[in-house]
Amino acid sequence: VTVDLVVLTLRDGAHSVLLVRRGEAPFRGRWALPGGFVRPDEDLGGAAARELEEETGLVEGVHLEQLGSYGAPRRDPRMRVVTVAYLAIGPSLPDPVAGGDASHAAWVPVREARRLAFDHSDILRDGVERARSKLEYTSLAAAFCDEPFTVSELREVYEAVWGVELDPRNFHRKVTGAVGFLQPTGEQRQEGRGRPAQLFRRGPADLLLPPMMRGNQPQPG
Amino acid sequence: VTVDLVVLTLRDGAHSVLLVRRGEAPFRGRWALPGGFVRPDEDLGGAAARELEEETGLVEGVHLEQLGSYGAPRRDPRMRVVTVAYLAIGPSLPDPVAGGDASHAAWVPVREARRLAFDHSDILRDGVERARSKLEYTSLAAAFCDEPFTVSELREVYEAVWGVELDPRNFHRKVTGAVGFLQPTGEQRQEGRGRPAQLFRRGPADLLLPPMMRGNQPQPG
DNA sequence: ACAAAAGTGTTCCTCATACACCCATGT
DNA sequence: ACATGGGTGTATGAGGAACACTTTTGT
Repeated sequence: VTVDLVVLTLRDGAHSVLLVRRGEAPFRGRWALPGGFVRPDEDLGGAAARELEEETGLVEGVHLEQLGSYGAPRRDPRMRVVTVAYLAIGPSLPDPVAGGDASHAAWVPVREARRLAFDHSDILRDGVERARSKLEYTSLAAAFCDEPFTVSELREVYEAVWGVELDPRNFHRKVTGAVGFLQPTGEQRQEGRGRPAQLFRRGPADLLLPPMMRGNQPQPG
Repeated sequence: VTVDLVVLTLRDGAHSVLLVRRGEAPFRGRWALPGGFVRPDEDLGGAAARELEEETGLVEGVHLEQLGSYGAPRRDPRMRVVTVAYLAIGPSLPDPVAGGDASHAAWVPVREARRLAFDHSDILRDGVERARSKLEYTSLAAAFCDEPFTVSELREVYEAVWGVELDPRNFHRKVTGAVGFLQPTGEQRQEGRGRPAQLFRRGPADLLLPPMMRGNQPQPG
């Protein structure tokens, strides 16, 4: 039994995933999701947190949830392996460090992450879809932002992950009006030209009510 | 690696789950979810479907989806076992047949299913919550009904699973107005007194748009 | 006639959408 | 002055909540 990680973040405004380049057969030279075996004394979530820390150096403040299990009999040609996939979401994370059987690790824009090793393309697709869904009705978008953040930064998360454009004015009114969603810090931040933006932190609410509307735009990726 | 099943249905109007009485230690005499080991040549979903067929005799027409994995190191005191839980939902299913290491199997109302063996209470809670969530925005409720069914029967699914009362008139308008959700058969059925009800089958749509509202119920007084 | 269940019409209100408009700052 | 991004006001329409009302059956 292994755990594999779909680690999502925003890098230079692009919805990106952490991938490792395989240094060994099978799938040598192909991109893969980071992961590893569950140790005998570990919980599944604990194994996922350990792998996340090994790859990124961070665990605190990173959202981590179970995504699903993948156990087709020959998904790994070497042996029968059932993997439990986890979805991790954090603010712009530091450049990754190579480790384990990975010859290299990098942030890759989701739309460019193609033809991964094993069934990792399926797992990535499911993870991205989970993230897109949860933006609608939870406060997950704030997990992509360093605190404190502006309303515009939060809107850019939705626009990058969903691949759509949202009306800045209606977006502002909606997120500031949802009770418990945002907590104003009272401070402001200047972003080049224009009026300074108010700064916020995550509020106590986990759910966004009413949910954010996702248009019918086609999804790249 | 095992699979465990949360099989939900409606029995006499009660939201019920299929449980087996354990005949062996550990947890001898306690209720547990049905399940078993994944065979070497099986997919995870295939193992779940096989277990479902062994316990209920049915697979066709039963909704089956992966729920999540549970792998705490000592969840089974005998050995390290990671289980992949599946959620199954079907119309009023036949009385179950004992099999495997189960001394007895029965349909138990969800609210009476307490203190299950292993971590099965957690798994059941997650499965029930998954079913409740998916009623909101998918056509999953129809999986609880034998076809063809009436709008009232469909409404009783929501009321039993959610434990609320819904306005029959607004419910009727909503489900018949959602495109692709219900297909009228043109036939009618008499239910004792009252005007006969039109009969429907599931439509091609998997999603219910806009979703059914579960939140603010009419407050008494 | 009456009760009961199915189904329709109507009113009120919340909220998504679109967009006009004002605010605060850098160049 | 003007461009740019932050933020508010307002009109319109879709749809949820509540409920009066009609339709169709059994007793």
